[in-house]
Amino acid sequence: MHRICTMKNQLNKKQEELIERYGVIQEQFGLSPAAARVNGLLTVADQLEFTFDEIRDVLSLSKSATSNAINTLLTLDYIGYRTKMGERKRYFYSKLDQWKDKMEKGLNRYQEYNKTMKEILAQRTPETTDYNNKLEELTQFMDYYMQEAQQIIKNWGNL
Amino acid sequence: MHRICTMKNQLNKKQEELIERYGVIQEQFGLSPAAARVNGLLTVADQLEFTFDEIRDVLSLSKSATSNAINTLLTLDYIGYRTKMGERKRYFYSKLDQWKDKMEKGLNRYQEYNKTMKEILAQRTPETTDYNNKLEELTQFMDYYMQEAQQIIKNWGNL
DNA sequence: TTTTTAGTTCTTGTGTTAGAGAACTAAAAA
DNA sequence: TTTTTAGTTCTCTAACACAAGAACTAAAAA
Repeated sequence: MHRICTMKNQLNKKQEELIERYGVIQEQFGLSPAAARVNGLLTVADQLEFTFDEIRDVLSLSKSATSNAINTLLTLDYIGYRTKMGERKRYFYSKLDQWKDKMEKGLNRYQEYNKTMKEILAQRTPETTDYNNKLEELTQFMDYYMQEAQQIIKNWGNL
Repeated sequence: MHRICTMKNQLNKKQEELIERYGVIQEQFGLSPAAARVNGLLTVADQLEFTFDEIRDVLSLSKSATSNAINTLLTLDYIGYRTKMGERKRYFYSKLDQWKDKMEKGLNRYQEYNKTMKEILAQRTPETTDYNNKLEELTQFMDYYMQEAQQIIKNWGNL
């Protein structure tokens, strides 16, 4: 059974450009180039669900690159997939929701940062008053910011 | 003129551990291992100012590693230096302030992200209503978050 | 003038990452 | 039973980042 070329999942120039731009941004957030492009494709394309091989074809990636990219994105919960009755293949889609979740988790990283800053402050000589005060102000600012930011996120939806 | 060992800038165990921990966190924020340790040293040590060679000695870094680390940190404005009358060497210190600045600049990265998201939304087919609505909610959430976060930062100091 | 100081820049080695391609696997179809 | 599908895993290579050490430089000291 050979495949008929349907041009179904063809992208236009603008979409290609947006996938690249989105990809670059995502790389800066720590994704590999391939993972960033896959995520871009699933975000930009009009087609909402892509199979493994469609992703491969459209982005010209090797099987291993595709496999690894998909699994990273699944682990990070950036994408999900569903299956269809009587088919084995998976249909991958972008998870646009739970951005709020990710933002909240992002804040937790600062929590850890601040924990270390407080420990640094705690063990310092009391002699460097000026410096210590600045350090203390910083830790307080971070506590304040994280608390307020959490509130901001919670408020969204019911304002 | 040979150098007498003064043990002046010796660190205790706790300080060493904190420099390493702080360093790891900073690496996650994109610094090279050496730059992260230098920044850690200048943050943790009781001694507030270190010369090039003191940094080298305490952290056992090569000249090139030290030089590159210092210059990255200067460029990023994580550290500064001053000089003393009649001396050529520079005394480096941690810039603890302008954290607010950095936070604000951090928000700008999301601004760019969101700009791209809006462009993605703008060029999408109107057919995928559900998806488009989610995407729109996301861009609105990000606008809202950034605005509020900016406000939070501005409010600090005069509450 | 020569030497020392305070670095910077260049060269080289090492380790890590990303991804291609091939080999492999497990389930379903033929 | 053999083949196809839908991937995963392994091997290998190219590219790159980090840092050591040597060579270099410009200003100050001797």
